[in-house]
Amino acid sequence: MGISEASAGQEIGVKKTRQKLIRATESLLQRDGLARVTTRGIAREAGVAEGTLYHHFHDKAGLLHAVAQESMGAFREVLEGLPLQVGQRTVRENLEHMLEAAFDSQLRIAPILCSLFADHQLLLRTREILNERRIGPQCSVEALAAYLQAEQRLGRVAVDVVPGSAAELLLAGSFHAAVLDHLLARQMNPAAARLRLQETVRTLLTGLKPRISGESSAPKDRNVEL
Amino acid sequence: MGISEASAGQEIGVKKTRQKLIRATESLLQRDGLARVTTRGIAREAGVAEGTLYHHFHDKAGLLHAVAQESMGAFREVLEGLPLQVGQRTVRENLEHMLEAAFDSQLRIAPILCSLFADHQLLLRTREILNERRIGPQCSVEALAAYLQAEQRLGRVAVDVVPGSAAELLLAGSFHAAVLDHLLARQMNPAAARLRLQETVRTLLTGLKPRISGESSAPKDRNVEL
Amino acid sequence: MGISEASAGQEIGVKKTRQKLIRATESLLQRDGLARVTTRGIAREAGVAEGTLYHHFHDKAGLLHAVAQESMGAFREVLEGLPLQVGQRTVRENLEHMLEAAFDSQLRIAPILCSLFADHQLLLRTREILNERRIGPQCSVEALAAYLQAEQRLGRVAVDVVPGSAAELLLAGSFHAAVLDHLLARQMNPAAARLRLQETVRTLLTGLKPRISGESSAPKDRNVEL
Amino acid sequence: MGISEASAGQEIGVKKTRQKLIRATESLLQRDGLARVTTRGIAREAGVAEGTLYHHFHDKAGLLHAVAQESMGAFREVLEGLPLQVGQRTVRENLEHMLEAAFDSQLRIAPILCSLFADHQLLLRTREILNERRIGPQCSVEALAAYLQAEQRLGRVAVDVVPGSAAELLLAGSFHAAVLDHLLARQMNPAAARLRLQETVRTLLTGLKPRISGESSAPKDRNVEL
DNA sequence: AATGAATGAGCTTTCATTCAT
DNA sequence: GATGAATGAAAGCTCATTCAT
Repeated sequence: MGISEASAGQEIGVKKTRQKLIRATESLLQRDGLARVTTRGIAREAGVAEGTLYHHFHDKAGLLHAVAQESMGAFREVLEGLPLQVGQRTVRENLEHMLEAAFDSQLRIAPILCSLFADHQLLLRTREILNERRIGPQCSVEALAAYLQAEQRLGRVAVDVVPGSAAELLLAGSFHAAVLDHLLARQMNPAAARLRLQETVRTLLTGLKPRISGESSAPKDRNVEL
Repeated sequence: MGISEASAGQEIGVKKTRQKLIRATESLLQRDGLARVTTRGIAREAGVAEGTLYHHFHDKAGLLHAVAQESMGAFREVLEGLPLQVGQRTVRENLEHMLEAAFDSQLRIAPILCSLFADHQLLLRTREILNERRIGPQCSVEALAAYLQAEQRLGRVAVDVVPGSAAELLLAGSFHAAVLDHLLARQMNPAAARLRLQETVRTLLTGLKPRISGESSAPKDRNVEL
Repeated sequence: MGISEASAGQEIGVKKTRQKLIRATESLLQRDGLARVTTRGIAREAGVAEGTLYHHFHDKAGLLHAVAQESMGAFREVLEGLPLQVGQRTVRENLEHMLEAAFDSQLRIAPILCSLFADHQLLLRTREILNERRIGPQCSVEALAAYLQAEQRLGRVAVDVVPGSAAELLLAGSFHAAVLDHLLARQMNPAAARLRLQETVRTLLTGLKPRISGESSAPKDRNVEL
Repeated sequence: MGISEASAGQEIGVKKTRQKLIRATESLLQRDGLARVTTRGIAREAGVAEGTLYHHFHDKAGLLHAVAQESMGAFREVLEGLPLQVGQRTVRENLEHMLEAAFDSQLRIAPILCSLFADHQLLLRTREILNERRIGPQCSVEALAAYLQAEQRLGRVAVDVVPGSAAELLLAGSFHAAVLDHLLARQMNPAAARLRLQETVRTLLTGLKPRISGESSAPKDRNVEL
């Protein structure tokens, strides 16, 4: 709240106070966790007075939901491009690409989403929003399942696969990885994370069943088989 | 907390106060979430005075860690029986059985584990415990991976499968399901939950790749192939 | 506060904003009580911006005083017509009529007047106004006492009565009724309220002392005796 | 919260904290008015920590009600002795005595009672208490009316008097006086206040009606007539 | 070991007031 | 004159922790 910043804020950000609050909250949520995030801290981080928060949101929960919604929204967009890729490239490549985007998103959302479990009242209100607005994790699963079904029709995915189950497994894999990375403070470099996801995709594509002939998932037959 | 109850507590439970506190905390954590759990609430639920808590634990965080430890510990036991089953029955049956147990455990732990994300200070100390005591999710993954590797040696799992990746995928599936069930307040009956897990196992066993011949995962060849 | 309403306000009420604020405040004072009346609420009720209040009044207390002054002023007018009625009709009728008017006024003022006790700083400044401007309850008492004294001179009121005491008793009766109606949320219909006041007047006219002869306050001798 | 006071508090007042809080609140209520009374101020005045308030009362309103109830309680006791005095001394003396007690009580209660009008939420809860517990002003009226009716049977009060109406008039007179004394900051010495009340009683006993004969309320016939 | 009244820092929220437009 | 976003002091209240008993 230095002088320069204050005047700068008035020049540039006349109507951006709301966004500043959301960004500040998201940032603190990531850094300290829901329980440690106070309205005082948010206001300080956003560079505004504490009372200002209440001009833009009904209360702290309202702000928190705005943050949750924005984050969830990002989640959604990731999956919206999927339908366009049906039949393009290989299934493996599409899934890898999708899963990387999902993981990035989940890595950001996971601590916020998980935080909700700390306050069942907040969890309750979030549930309602998720149901009303048709957003949230289950939508991602549906979008991915739809993609897999489309590929199934093209013969690029085995006919006996249940698309919903496979979609859930993939997203679960990346969500689990995101949660564990946070929980264990694993500092994954992007390359390692990508490799892990590729491994996940490969495992699911191949399956665990032993195969009689040499129909392994060797790189050579990528384009042919899938 | 009448007189009779107090003395009864002294007769029977002289050294069980600690356990009562842990149970009470776990129960409240499940019901209300970390943020709503107060020392007063815990004391009331446990049927002791508020001050008593501090005779058994250094502070609230200490109690919370004891709870986390117990919960995480339970997670471990689930997987300890796995090595005994190598080569027994079918892989599918073993995995189904294991995954059901894991899911039950995760359904209980998920809200507590997730709650930790609300308080990064608590998360930090929990991390240390997880690392020191060699408990927690990553141990389950390792145990399951070891089992898969053993089956791989017996030829009951495809040789080109990375056991760690497959193990993570399975446990991720059940963890994801547990979190979503809580988040969306899905009331799953046990039968439906079991079916869902069986579907997950089947999907992973089969894989997504289309197969030329009719080597589907039809029920008939269960015992033969796996 | 849409555009049309704002411009309409500028056309018609250019200089009535002050009155709108006073009316709005009075109305909210009645409905919610002093403690619940906020500048924001007043502005909204008056249909102006919050800041506008400070163009017309030095601060919230200034506005509150304007309201108190107006209310108290209304109290005075009620009694101004009394002198004209000396010697007219019966004393009983005049008193009944006066008391009804006083009660109506007090029913409106009581909650505002009483509210002042919640803030002694406000009470202090109100006192000054009451003393300076010669308005307020004690003026009503004096006006009524003057009327009674005039009737006393005409022999329509007993010579040994202290006019001030009787005047206070009458107004006290209606004030007390007004306060209790508010306090207990008694929903009095006008007819019942009128009857109660008539009873009050009759009681005071007759007095409690037992009388030897049958000189009751029977309706027949109304005009004769009074 | 000096050291000496703290230890003194622990010696003497182990279980009197609740009373200290009530006394402190009552005192501040009188001095500053409801709106200026803060939990912080109460705690300081009582010499305890702010949080202590919440060990003894659910919230500020709860404490306020305890205060109101205590004050009201004093009001009640005043009237309880009345039945014993039926037929004793003169009616005038009994009423004077009663009214003095009522006035003392009302002088204390008035600012608190009136304060309630500043917060309609508080008013609402008070109403409920008044209705449930059968206390409050209307009970005083009833008790006094019962006394007057008893005197009526003994012929010491005129038969055509409506006891309820007369009782209300008397208590209204003293309530009105109490409110105005506060409102105008009249510093009445006890003697003047007593005289005023005696005047009130005399006025009501005599009535306003002019009397033909000399049956005035002269001091000589006190004991005989009443 | 157990108690529970007391503590006080710190939380969310309200609201009268200011001021650039 | 009018606006309303921004302010920040102060309110009511919570709760982990202490300590005399």
